[in-house]
Amino acid sequence: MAADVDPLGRFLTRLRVRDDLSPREEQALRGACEQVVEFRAGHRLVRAGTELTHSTLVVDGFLSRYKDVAGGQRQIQEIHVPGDFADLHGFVLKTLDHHIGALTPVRIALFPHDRLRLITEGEPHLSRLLWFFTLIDASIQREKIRTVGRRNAEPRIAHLLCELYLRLELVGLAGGLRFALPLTQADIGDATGLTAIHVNRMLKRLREDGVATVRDGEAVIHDWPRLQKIAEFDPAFLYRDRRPR
Amino acid sequence: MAADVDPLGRFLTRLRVRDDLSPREEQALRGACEQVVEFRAGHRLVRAGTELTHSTLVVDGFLSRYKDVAGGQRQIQEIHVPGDFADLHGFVLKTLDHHIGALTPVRIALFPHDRLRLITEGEPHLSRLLWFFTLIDASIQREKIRTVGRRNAEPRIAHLLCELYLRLELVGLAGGLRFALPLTQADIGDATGLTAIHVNRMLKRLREDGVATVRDGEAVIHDWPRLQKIAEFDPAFLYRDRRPR
DNA sequence: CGACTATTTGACGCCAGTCAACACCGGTGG
DNA sequence: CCACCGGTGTTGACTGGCGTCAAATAGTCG
Repeated sequence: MAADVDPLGRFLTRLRVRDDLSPREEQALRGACEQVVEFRAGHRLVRAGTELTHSTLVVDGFLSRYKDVAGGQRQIQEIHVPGDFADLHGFVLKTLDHHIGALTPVRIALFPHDRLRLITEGEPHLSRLLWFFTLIDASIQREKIRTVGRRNAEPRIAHLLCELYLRLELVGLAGGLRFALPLTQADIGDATGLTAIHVNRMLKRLREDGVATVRDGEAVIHDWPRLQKIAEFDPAFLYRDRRPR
Repeated sequence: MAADVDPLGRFLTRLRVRDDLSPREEQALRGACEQVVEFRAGHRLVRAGTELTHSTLVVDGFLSRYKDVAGGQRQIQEIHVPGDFADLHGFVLKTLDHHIGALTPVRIALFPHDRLRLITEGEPHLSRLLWFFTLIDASIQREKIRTVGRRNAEPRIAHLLCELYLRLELVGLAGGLRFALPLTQADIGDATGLTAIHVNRMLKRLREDGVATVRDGEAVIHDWPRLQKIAEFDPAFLYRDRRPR
């Protein structure tokens, strides 16, 4: 984790892919960031139900939104990568219905809610953009409902790989059909509604079929068209188009 | 469907459960409603990817957000009941990644996006409330990820019954542990990621166990504690608490 | 009455969960 | 230095939940 990068850089990149941002709006955003802190892998940043005072932008590392299920299982609802606001919705909701945890060592930037509130009072266009990003998360989560509800194990994992590749590529963390994927097979299982053992079986199949290899914290996609076809992947749900918002 | 009710009444009820609304804000909302129209069951109101010009408030009947899956299946991501905005997120996203269809005959109120935009320019508190309701939908959808990803057929259906009961109760359409549920078993399957046949088996089990009966378009809950326990249902995700927003 | 949809039930097969065993690794402590 | 350990990955055997196929019934609409 390089400490010298602009903590807001990747978020601004994601933002400018979708719309213009005036210098004043960028200043308003930067002024809303209070500090940057780090946590170790496994740390739970937000516990469901607790009162929130700030929102969390991922600078480096992976976070996850997850819920517990009876029997000790967990279900990851969304994996957050650098440039994502992990709990911007917490600004509006005040408490969360799910936990937020660090899947890897992370560096995060904190945005106090009172400063975000000032943005909603004085910057309507920037406010709509913040709203927009909470809705992208919702869209990613809807796509997960479809995948988990109606697809088998192999397409679920293939879909996760497609999704993470495009999201990471947007912020410069993936390219050449490979990216760092520092997740255990248990993590991937939690994200796809499968057991770690079955994730292992499916990764083996994808590897032996020459589609993709996930190993040693790295994902390599050998055959993107086939991976996309297995996943039945349509990137429309990522809303990467540019327009006035 | 009684034609004489206030089309915005149920939405205002849901809103005032969560926060105060000034008379000026109520007027701004009412002024943003253009017209009320009806559609028959099965009609697709919004096709994924088309440019949107207005948002849809459910006045009467049930809508659904859904996506198609290869092989002719569909996955319902959320069922919308009277008082819900079915595509308020479309105001910010401009197009949708999913379809919106009528599960029953419906009456809906249309809110042109240019009028909603005026609200975001001049009414920050009301804007945050609109944002809030798009996030409640996101929360309902997250809870579905957990249920579909990690729970078996019976708890999935039990959870749907718990969720719909509380949401309908809030707008006066459920009470005494019963409510109109004009869905086919195929619809329930699409909403829970199951086949209609297996829905039938599970409904039979719930009925014979004295937990709940779903029949002839009506749901009757015989044993709420047991249904809630089967569903592992925690209503926190509905954000029914009142506070300044 | 015929066509269609929705519901119900039984038989069968497969995908994925469960249980178990083993290999590998980095860290820890005797 | 090596034994030990917990976490992770890998594989095989078995089981069960749910999908698929099939067929019968009932209700509705034309």
